[in-house]
Amino acid sequence: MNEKLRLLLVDDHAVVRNGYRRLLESQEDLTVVGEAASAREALDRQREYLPDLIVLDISLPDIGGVELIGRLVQRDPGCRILVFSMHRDPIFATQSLRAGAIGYVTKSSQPEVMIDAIYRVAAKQQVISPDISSDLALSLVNGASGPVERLSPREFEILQLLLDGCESKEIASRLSISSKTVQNYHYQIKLKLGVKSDIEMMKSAIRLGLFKPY
Amino acid sequence: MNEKLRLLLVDDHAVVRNGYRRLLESQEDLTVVGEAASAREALDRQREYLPDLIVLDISLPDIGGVELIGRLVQRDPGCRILVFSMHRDPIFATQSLRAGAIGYVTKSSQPEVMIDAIYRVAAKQQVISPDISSDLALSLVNGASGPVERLSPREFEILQLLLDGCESKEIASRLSISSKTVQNYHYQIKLKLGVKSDIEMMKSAIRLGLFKPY
DNA sequence: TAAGCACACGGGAAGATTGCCCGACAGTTG
DNA sequence: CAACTGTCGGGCAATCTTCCCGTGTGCTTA
Repeated sequence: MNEKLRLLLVDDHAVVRNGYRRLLESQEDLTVVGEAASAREALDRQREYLPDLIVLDISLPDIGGVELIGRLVQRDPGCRILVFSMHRDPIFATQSLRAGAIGYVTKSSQPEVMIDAIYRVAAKQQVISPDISSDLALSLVNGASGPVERLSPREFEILQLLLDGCESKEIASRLSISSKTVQNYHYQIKLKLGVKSDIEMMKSAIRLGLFKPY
Repeated sequence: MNEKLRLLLVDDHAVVRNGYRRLLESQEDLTVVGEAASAREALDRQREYLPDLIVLDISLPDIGGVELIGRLVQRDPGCRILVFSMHRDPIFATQSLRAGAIGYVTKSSQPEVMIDAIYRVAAKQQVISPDISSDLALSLVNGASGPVERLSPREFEILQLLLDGCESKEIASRLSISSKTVQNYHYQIKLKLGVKSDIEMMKSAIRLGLFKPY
């Protein structure tokens, strides 16, 4: 007789958490030993229960999920982490896996995909849910080395000003260059960041830590 | 013998949907007659099953949830709608209720709160989950005529899509309107928010809690 | 020293978007 | 009915974006 796999669920949405708890417990060889609604709680529950596997939503109210992953694996290197997130953007998957998670599954996935991922992660096999794996592969192909590093100093400087909300004429006069040049830089920056609009540029900058929304 | 209350669940996250389906079906007098992952599917399922109550996540891939609410009540005015959303900002509650929903519950709520809300909404009692009702009251008290409240439902919906990073053509085809109209809305939204560029619009949205940079 | 390269700078031209006007129509309310 | 609000889009000039091209400067590397 096998021992059951002991899970800890971390998700700040109680109804959602309770929901997939039911899904997971419908599997005979899985048991949920605890739940947590925040990073702090997650760390407490981990120490309390020492789960085999933690299912973790990285959108948490207190500290960011990526940082939490690091702390969790640091405390118990044998513990496997499966990230379960609403974000389809590959950047979240790479950040999660780099931080020490073994799997990444989106909330849009079919229930079977998640169940399957649990077993794979328990066996220390890396998993990425199929709906984002192709995007992830693409982003690795063209943006292999961090996009920010590829910005020249001038591009970086102009990006800061753009994020501040300055218009091109204003930037031009501050830097004593033509506004046409600013527009050309603006275009180049978007190219290098792989975004199409200013809004995506902003979101990208937030992800990359270039802009802090207080 | 009472008849069971017949529910339709609309949520694009399959795992989540399946999860709270289990929660709801653990109640003896509730039965889930169908699920949908998109607005289009939701409309089809509504016509197919004529549910008593629709549990609806307003963050959907195709058309915005607010617009969907309007269409659903238009087709079947007897049908009650309970919005089940991850957004804790009161603005989403007011927009949902204004569009015709009867209840609004956050995904962070306790399972019992949701169950309770189902019964209340079935009885046509308005419900707002307690974790946001105080914020909602506050926002009515001090910022009654804040900039966001001045946005019409359609403007609000288009703002969401813009913040998602969609370009006007994409929004146009999703909403089946001309891209020129989308551009006109875009302009109106910036006017009402008092901003000049998309970047400022984004920052304004972050301040107003309309966009969470996670 | 010459060649190669990254970077800062900006012009040109086609196309898209913005800013701001307009009117049409549906539904609601007084 | 009239007045209003919300949705939808045309028109048109001004502007910006996209993508091309060029120049000049300085740094490296053979």
